[in-house]
Amino acid sequence: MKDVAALAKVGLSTVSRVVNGDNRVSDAKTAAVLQAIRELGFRRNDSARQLRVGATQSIGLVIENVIDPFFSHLTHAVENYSLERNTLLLSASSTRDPERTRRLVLEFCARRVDGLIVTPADTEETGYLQAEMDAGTPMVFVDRPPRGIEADTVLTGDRSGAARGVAHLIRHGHRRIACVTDRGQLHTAAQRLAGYRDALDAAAIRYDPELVYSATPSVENFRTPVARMLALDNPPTAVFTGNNRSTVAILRVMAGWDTRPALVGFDDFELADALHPGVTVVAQHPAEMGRAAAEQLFRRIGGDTGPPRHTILGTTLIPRGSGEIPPSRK
Amino acid sequence: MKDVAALAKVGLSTVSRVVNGDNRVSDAKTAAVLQAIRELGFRRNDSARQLRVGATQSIGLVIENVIDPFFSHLTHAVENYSLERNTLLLSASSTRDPERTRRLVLEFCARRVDGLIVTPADTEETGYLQAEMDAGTPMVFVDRPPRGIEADTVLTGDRSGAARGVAHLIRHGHRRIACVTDRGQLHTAAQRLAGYRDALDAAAIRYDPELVYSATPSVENFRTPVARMLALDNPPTAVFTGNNRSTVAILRVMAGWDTRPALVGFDDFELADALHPGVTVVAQHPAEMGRAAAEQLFRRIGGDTGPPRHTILGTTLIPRGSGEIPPSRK
DNA sequence: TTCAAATATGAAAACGTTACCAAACACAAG
DNA sequence: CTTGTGTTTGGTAACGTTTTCATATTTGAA
Repeated sequence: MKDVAALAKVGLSTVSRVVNGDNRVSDAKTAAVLQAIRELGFRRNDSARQLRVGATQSIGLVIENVIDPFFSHLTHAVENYSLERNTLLLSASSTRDPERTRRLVLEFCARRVDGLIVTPADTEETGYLQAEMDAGTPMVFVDRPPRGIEADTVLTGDRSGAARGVAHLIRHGHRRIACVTDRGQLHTAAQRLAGYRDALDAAAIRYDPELVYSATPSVENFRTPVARMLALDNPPTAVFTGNNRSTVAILRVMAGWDTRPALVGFDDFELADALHPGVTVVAQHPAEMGRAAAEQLFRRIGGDTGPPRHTILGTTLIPRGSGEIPPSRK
Repeated sequence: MKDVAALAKVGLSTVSRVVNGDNRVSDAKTAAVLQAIRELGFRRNDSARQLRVGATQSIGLVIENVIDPFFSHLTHAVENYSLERNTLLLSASSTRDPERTRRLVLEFCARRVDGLIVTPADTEETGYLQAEMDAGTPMVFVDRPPRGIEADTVLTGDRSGAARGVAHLIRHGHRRIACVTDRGQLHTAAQRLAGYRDALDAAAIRYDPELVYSATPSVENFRTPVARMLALDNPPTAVFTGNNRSTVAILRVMAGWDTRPALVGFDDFELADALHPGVTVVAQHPAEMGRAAAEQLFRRIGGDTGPPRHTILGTTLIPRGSGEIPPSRK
């Protein structure tokens, strides 16, 4: 910029004005500056600008993992929203590692992002989050609330959604319904399990712990426990799964079985409709969640200092066949 | 930092030294500084630091769309690699919009990212890319080469991979094989179509343009053309699809059909194995591509000025059933 | 003691911008 | 011919760091 000023034989301020489209600069000088800029191939250094101006025009997004379609849809929505706001997105996957989460959040804050959208790792020690918020970085939490912190959240109606899914199975005649979820420490898993129990209670069905299994979803983790469940004297005739990873894992476990229990999964996934039978799901709306979180964050960045706002997004039950299978004859 | 220096009654430089772990500062002062830092809740402003030091410790990633699993896997690999290098990732989806791509690249460069990994939009005017590279931002292109620019690329062996997929169908007795791909302008689509022809040629099968259809993949776009193809006098007994979006769309189109042609898809996707029959694919390795691209980019950032390097990653044929269906009886 | 070498320290310049301020100039009105 | 008002201008001080350099201060022989 100095060079441009020199070449165009004008003051530094004039160059700055031209670059910023300030119109009160004579046509002659504007032309000279533009010429010099072209000649030198000058491009303004935005990070220097931001240092001076005090806003980085960037926000951070810490999710669990981009490769999970739930989070990639959420990410895309945040991306779009912030792009409209001329803000760039620093994003990263925590991969459920609390240490990595912490590191990412801290690094984002050190770079002075204008705000942060975070899916907190479940086991997390959250003190540092509070500290960074106090230091002035607005944060909104998405999918899961942070432990012991009062802050903006955008969550799915996990409990009621799960209850609706299970009620759907009950409505189709099931009384023995298994529940397979992600690790119990996970807030969403716990909520959905609670919803499962709500539905049972509402139908006066006894809760049977033998029908419940929680673990990090994978075919290996689920195979034996699920097989064991279905070999019980009084086996479940239906299964409710607590998230898309669990649903997919269960589908793999049951691949090739001749007779399958009814299935309702929490969270939709691609090709759920193309399977046989199609998989009935309680769909979340990740894109809407992302957008809602971004909206709230920008509200905060814009200076809103109102009380924490908790947004809960509803779910949509999508019957596709697997949830409408009746209980097999005794 | 100034405040810390004042409170600790030391010079600015001393604070800086302590913050950076420079060991040649007395224990007494170190303690005082640390104390002041704690008291004031000071955190270094990394973007200011970077302005001074001259490297932003961040790279940009412009992909087509995060919600495409191919790209989300790629993204995750880049994320991991750059995190190891203590570098943050600015990422964004171009959504195939050349104008958006351009804007993103330019904005990343304006922020002086240390480097850029780009999936160029297919119809793109690429002059600005060259300009930014000349201005000193290293770039590596992934999945597709940029039009008319000599630069590092990391691509899949599209042509040979497609040929292998089609050869697989031929080996199972098919002679009438349809090819359904993404828009022809798309580099990868064109390459894969070429691979399809290679395989036909190798088997001395006449290329029949009636069996080829290209369009942006969607159920609506594919339904009629595919139905028409299969209603030909001499219909295809097998279909080769050019990418995961196309494969999924075709699966939806054919959902519920009583008799289905054999199918081999380019690019793997979740649940391909859980369908009936499982979908045979020529799998790409998006994570490896991401990693390779990141490696090459960091090599450049590290100062490597060697000639452009072109990495081509192989594909893996995964037979799952759909590709092994024999031609239906005449 | 004395001197050289090593070590600790702080002042000030730099990184590339923007923003404030005052100076210079033009022009119209009195 | 003043005076006032408005427009362009450039100088300079920030923004929050790091780094260079020169100046203490200490240390360890001689």
